Formats: sequence, structure tokens, C-alpha cells
Amino acid sequence: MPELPDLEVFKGNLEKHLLGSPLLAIAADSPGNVLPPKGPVVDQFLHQTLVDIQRIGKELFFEFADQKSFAVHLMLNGMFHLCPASDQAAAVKSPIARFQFHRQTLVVSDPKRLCKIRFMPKVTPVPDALSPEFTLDYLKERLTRNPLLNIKAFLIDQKMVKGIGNAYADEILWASRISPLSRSGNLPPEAVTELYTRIQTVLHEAIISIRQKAPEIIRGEIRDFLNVHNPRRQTSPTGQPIRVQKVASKTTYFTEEQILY
Amino acid sequence: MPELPDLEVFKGNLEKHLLGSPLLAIAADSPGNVLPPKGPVVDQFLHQTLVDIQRIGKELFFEFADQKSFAVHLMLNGMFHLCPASDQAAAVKSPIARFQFHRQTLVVSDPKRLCKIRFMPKVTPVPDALSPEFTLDYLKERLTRNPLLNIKAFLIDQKMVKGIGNAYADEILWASRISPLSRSGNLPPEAVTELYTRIQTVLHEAIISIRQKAPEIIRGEIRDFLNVHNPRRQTSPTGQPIRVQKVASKTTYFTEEQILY
DNA sequence: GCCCCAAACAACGA
DNA sequence: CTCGTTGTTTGGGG
Repeated sequence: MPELPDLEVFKGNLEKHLLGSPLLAIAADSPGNVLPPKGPVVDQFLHQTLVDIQRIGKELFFEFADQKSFAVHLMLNGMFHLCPASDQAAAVKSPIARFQFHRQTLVVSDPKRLCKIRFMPKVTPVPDALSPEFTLDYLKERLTRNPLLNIKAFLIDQKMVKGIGNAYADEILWASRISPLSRSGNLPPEAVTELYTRIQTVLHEAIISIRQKAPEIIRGEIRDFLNVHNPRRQTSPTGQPIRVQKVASKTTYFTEEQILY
Repeated sequence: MPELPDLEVFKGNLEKHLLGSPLLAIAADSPGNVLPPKGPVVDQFLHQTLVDIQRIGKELFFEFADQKSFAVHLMLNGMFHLCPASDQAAAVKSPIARFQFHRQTLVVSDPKRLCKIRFMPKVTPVPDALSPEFTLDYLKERLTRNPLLNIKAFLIDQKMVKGIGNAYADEILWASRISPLSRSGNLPPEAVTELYTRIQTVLHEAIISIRQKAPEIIRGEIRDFLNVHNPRRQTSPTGQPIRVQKVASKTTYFTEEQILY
């Protein structure tokens, strides 16, 4: 449920509480969601200090010394919890794993048990939407190499660019005035440039909005400010009626303002 | 173009002329259609006697001693020719390969060059529609294992059952009173049994019709007796108007008599 | 009309 | 709403 902007804010808030703390214990409450199945690998993390949290796409990477790290993907329903007391940590419903730091325990929970925790994760070379590696040239190259996709399917494909999900794809396409049904290969250069710019601005502005509305947030999502992917709105900010339709098998919100290429 | 019943008649007629004859020479006029690229393997066939011709699906298998065989698939436009004189054999247009037997030369030709000749062919375990291995239980098992296909797509899928092509699929479904648009998994047991029976009767009766109309045929096709897959007819034998429509990307003839499951 | 392949798309489970 | 796998559909080429 949370997408890139939410996760970016979670990252900052988790860093505030956990950076520099030693990891004292790990408990895998749902070993099936932990890859590889915990054991000797996991022991290497004990008494190590958390030096950084990175967000890549929809995953948070908890980084320790000597390249050791684990990655958490919340999938649809996963949640982070920070519990100062260990009895609180034990009380969290549907726990997947608990990471006991010096003063806080980080609990990952998921009632549907879809979320994934990977130890020593491999990182694929696909750039994150807000990383410097995601350049206009890269976007152009991917679009020309995959010219037959719906632009909506393209944007949410994590092998093209990491971090854009269903909701923000709609926001970005509306901001770019590009119909989600456009063929990826049909976008003229100006539209590609506009799309590239809007990917940055829509995501950055969403991060700012979320920080402002929920400064301490580490779970859930804030979406009430979305311009079109928003069931509570009937019209876009320009007054155009919002249409809802399946595109690339996903519920998609868009308006007639968006040009079909 | 020829389907299972035509090929079954070709088989009998080729056997009449060739069985027991030694193969004296092979010429690959279009080596690209011959697999594997002729050479030492092919030489093993020389001076061997043809002991049997088998039809499996839409292929004819020419069998020699010691398990040696080659298989011919005519695809859309391939043709067999039998030429008593070698100058006749040399005059055939668009030759793919020539097999010179004692008194006759068998020529395979194809103006579109789509047909395939395989030496020492592997035979996949999928049963032919008229073989004893194609049982009612087998059909039921395949249907339940692949429940989401159009029944038309199912019948012409050579991985399900070998030998049924576009035209006879329509004939079989009409005889079974099953709409080609039915989902394979939706057929009730009675319909599956009816379908199984009609596969046998439609194909066997077609073989008899073709033998009667063209006793010596070894190429081309006889289709004027088809009940629905027949552009010359406007109505089925029961007087229902015949509809033409693409189903599973194939031109399909059917009537409203056929139940949609 | 045949078969194979690749891409796109849908369905399902985890 | 997420991802991965599997199966189905479609289009093109030989």
C-alpha cells in the first residue's frame, strides 16, 4: 500500500530512531517470509551497528558494517513498528520479524504475510526513480527498447524503473498530460521530457506533503492529496471529470486532458 | 491444408506404391527444410527397404529397418508426388526433397517452403486423435488440467491431441453441438463424452468420404462434404444459418445449435 | 490452412 | 495494492 514517497518518509523517521544503534537480537516470527531461511547468516548481524537505511524502489535496506544488510519489502500490507519496551514488541499482531536494537525494537508485521525480508540481498541494476542513475537518456532508451507497452504498464514495471506503483503512475501521467493508454514507443520527445520531469516533481512533492501531514509516520500511507488517483475526487484540479478504468490490469484514474499517443 | 483424414488416405496410397521398395537415393533440394542437415545420418537410409508408413497427427513417418525413419510434415502447402520416371521427378516445381525408390521417386514439394522433413525424429508422447492412447479419461484429464482455454483452441492444440486442425475442429464441435467459444473446463461430463465420440466418428467418416471421392489421392484435400466449415454452404444440415467468426485467432464456422458452456 | 516464437496480458498464490 | 509464476492470447515470420 505505501509507495515510494511514503517509504522515503518512513526511511527518514526510522533513521532518526535507529541509526548508530547496535542490533542485539533478531527473531523470525514467520520464517517463510525471511530469505534465506535465517541461521548462520543472520548471526553475523548481531552486535553490529546500523549505519544507514537506504530506500531503493519500494524496499528499505538496513545497512551495517562490512556490506552487511537486510532488505524489507512491505508488499501490500506490511507495517513497521517501533517499540521502546519488549513487551510492546511482543504484542504486535501478525509479526513477521523483530529486530531488537539498543533502545528500540523494530517489528515488521503483515496480516496477509506477503511482505519479504531478504538478508544479504542482491540489488538489480535497475535505477530507482529518484536516483541519479535514472536519467532522461535512460528513460528514452527503455521506451524505445520496449515500444509496445502501455505507458502505464511501463511506469509500474519495476524492471524499467523502481519505485513507481499504481497510484503514483496515475499522478505522474496526469501531471504530464499523457494518457495511460498511450503506447510507450509513441511518445514524442517533448512528452518524454515532460514525463521525466514530472516523475521527479510528483514524487518529490508527495514526499514533502506526507512529511508535512504526518511528520512521524513509519507505516500506513497518506494519499488524500492525490490529484486524480483518489476515490474521493470527482474532478481533477482543472475541473475535468475523472475516469476510472482498468489499464494493464490495474485500476486507473485519468481524465480527457491526457493526450493519447 | 490437408488434415488428418486426408493424410490417412495419402498414407494408404503411398504404402500401395512404395512398401517393400528399397530407397536408392535421397536428394535434398531445399536443405533448410530438412532436419538435421543431411549428411552421414541420411546415408544410413540408402538401400534400406521401406517397411511401413505411419501417420501420427499431421505427419507421415516413413519407417525402415532398425528403427530408422524420417517424418514429413506438409504444413500449409506441402505436396507429395510419385514419379515413375526420374525426369518427371526432376520437373516437379518447388522441390524440397526427392526420395528415389526402386520403381518410383517420391517428391516432396512446397511453393512456400514451410514443410519439414525430420530424419530420426523424436516422437512426443501426445496421443493421436485416432490412436488407442487417446481415451475418454485422457481427454477428461487434459480438459480439467487446462480449464481456461476455448474448446476450439484446445482441440487444435497439438500438445493436447494430435491431428485435429481448424476445419475438423469445427466439424467435430458442430457434430457435438458444443459452441467453439465454450471454456474447456466448463463442459459437463455428457458433453465431454459426446465430444470424445464425435472426434472418432467425424474423423473416421471423413476418411471414408475422401477414399470414396478420391481413391488414389496423395496430395491436395477433399472438403466439399464438410457440414459447417465450408464456404459453399449457408446452412448446416439441420437448416441453421452458419456463422463465421474468428475464434482463438482462427476462422471458425458454427451455428446457434451449439451450446455455449 | 501449420507450427514456432516472443510479447502482452490474465489468473493465481504467497 | 505487490511480486512472481504460470498459463492464455495475439501477432509475425518462415
